[in-house]
Amino acid sequence: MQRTRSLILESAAGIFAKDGFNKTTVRDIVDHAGVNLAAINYHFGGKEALYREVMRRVLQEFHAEKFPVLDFSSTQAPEDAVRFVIRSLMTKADGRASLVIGPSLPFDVPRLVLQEFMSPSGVLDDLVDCEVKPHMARIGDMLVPILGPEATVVDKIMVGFWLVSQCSAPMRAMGLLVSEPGGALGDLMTMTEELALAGVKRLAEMIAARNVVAVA
Amino acid sequence: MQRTRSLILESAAGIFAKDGFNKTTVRDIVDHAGVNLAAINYHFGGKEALYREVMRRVLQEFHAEKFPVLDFSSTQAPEDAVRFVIRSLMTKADGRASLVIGPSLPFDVPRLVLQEFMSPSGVLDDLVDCEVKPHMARIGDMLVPILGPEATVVDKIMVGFWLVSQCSAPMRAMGLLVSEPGGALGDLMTMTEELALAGVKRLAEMIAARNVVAVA
DNA sequence: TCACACTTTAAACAAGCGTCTTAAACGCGA
DNA sequence: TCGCGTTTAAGACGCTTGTTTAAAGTGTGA
Repeated sequence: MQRTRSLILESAAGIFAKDGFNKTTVRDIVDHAGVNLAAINYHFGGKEALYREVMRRVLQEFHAEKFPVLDFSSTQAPEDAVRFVIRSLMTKADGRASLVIGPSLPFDVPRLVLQEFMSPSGVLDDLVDCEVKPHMARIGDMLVPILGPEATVVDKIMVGFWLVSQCSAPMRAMGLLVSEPGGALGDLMTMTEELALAGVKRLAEMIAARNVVAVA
Repeated sequence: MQRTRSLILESAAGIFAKDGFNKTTVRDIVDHAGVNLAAINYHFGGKEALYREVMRRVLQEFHAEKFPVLDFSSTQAPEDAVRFVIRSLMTKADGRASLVIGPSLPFDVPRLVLQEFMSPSGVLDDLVDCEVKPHMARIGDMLVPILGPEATVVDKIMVGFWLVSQCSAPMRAMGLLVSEPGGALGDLMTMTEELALAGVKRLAEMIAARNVVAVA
């Protein structure tokens, strides 16, 4: 049976996203999954190998389900591309705004990425080039209508990272500010969309200006 | 003697900023400080109490040295307020761009704040209201020329958090992108200034629009 | 010089961690 | 039924963690 394996993967994805690699214990994972302690080593070979497998599947699944082939260059306003990306990163399948993606994607993708981003475990260092960067570049690809055709692949990767971080920061700040009187802050997702859009537009200007200088 | 105490504080500030509270070990701190293991418990009562003391001093010193009473409302362009804040957060005393603040402030303030921000240790939860928020609000105060007089204290706190996070994200991304061909990315600090400025301006528009609706 | 408080030291402690071992059960195709 | 891959169970291993202990060292005022 592969049932134990699946239970471990699902449990691990949630807990790694919540606590990060180092803080998470294998006993947390197996307790939450309701399986035996030794199962992790039997199926994956260890905590580190499990983490790699979780990240690999998360990025793959996220890539396939959230970002099918979308082209914003002709049919819609360029600004919608940014709004779509932000909304995809912050919306659960049930419609509630959250960093936790819905049931078919029980993986808190931005949080997993950001956990690794803020305090690198070192486990994924050899996967960054082949797994992480392409997904970030793909996010950047959707923004070409705004960034302009001169945007390099590095520009796209960076804007991808930047957008993911834009999604996480306000969610964390929210937790600190809800206790503040008058701290509703309105629609946080809309606010994030607008801030991200403003940044991407400014970035586009800088890319254009850079190329003008380079040509001159 | 207070010498051991000082050595521990300085060492701890650097290592907490680099690795965060949980990842840091007391043995790392005492080894780097060149003092005995038991000194932390003797002088501070434990790792947690040391962390609180470090954060308290960091915010206090940072507040006093980096942000004296500055008023950008009349003498300079409003945009300079944002650029000044970003530059203060990213510049060492020796002029090199870094998250590590210089000798008189050997504390990597944004990184310390962001470490706590991204993976809360829970140690500082009771200090957020009296220690962290006021400093963030003070950053927001300097941006009133842009945000407008309608900006609430919550707006100011949030823009403070947001600006700090803006400084950290690109520094982390930098480490992942330097290996990329053509990944120099130009002047990262200038880029961050511009992205932050674009966001703050957009935020000002939204605050203004919010108040128009409220009046109507 | 003595007494006393403060400081530093090396060693040990209990707890938690990832991993591994051994044993016994379970499920299912041949 | 047999055999084999899978799962559970319980425990122990070596290691690292924060903390504690008890002894030794240090400086200072009487």
